[in-house]
Formats: sequence, structure tokens, C-alpha cells
Amino acid sequence: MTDAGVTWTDERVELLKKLWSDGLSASQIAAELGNVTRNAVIGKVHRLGLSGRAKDKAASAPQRPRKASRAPSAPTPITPPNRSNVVIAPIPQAVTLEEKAAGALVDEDVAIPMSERVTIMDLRESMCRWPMGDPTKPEFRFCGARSITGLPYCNHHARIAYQPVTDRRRERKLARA
DNA sequence: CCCTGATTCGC
DNA sequence: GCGAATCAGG
Repeated sequence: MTDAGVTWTDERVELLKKLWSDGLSASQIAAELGNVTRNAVIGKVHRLGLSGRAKDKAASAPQRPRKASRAPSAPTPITPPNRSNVVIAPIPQAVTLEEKAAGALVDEDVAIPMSERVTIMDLRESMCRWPMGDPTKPEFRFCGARSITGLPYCNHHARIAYQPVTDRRRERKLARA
């Protein structure tokens, strides 16, 4: 019980760190934590000094020329650059008639830029269950990308799966009033 | 258009 | 300390 999570508890911070260093985007982490916006996550990340995961530019683009009343701030400690994410698994997967019939969907599947596909054995909670291929064949796989809590699909496929009328947008700005 | 993180600044 | 608003880039 206690709070439903309106503060940055240790657990949350830990999860935040984990997910962040795991390579998840701020919006994904925000969705995962719940009750927080992507901005909140980013803000916290910066406050914790976790910023600059795989990026390293440091002074290269004057952000906003507004009122700069803040000190130059300290240079980011930076982190050891490295996050080898070997993701290569083209998986042959012949196109079936069904898939051809799906046309657009096939196109979507092929266009999926992220993650390796997984078998049902490797399918874990919070993994995208978007089917790929013929379920009757052993080559059948799932997307396997990080899914949004509460949803069976990842960000990308969730949008494809639930296309009511474009009103979704992930109810991001709706949270504000 | 969608998304990403970065920064500022009022609270 | 927190996060919305804003900025800047992909």
C-alpha cells in the first residue's frame, strides 16, 4: 500500500538506473514506471548524473539563448563509451501467402529495426508478443522487443495493433491539464 | 509526423 | 528536488 508511487523511491530509482543503462528510452521507462512522464524521467536521470549514456558531444550546440542565468555547470563525468549490442539475426523466414495477404503488416514486420526475434521459449514478460511468420512452422517467432507494461506489444506494434483512429498518441499530453 | 534526449526555470 | 515547457536534433 503506501503510496502508489508518486515519489522517487529507492526502488524506482534503481529501476530507472537499470532500464536507463539498459538502453531503454525515457518514454519507455516512464511507461514502465507509471505515473511519470518522460520528462520526469529525463529530469531525474540528469539529476542523478546518469545522462550521456552513449552520446558524447559536450558543448556543440547552444541550446537556448534565453536567459542563461545558470552557471556553466560542471562538465559531465561521462561514462565509458561502450554498449555493444550485437543484434544480428536476419532469420530467413519465407513469406507465406497469409503474410502476402497481410501486405502492410509484412512490410511493418520487415521494417522493424529493433531487437532480435524470440521463440515462445524465450518469450518473457514485458516482451512484445507480436507474431511473426507462420505459427505452424518452427521458425515462428515473436517480436521480443520491450513491451509496455499492461500491453502485450512493444511501442511500435502497439500502435499497429490498436489503431482506433489516431486519437491515441499514447495520451501523453492529455495527462496535463 | 513521429520520436529522442537536454536544458531551463517556476514551483 | 521535481517536472512541465521548451529547445534541438534524428
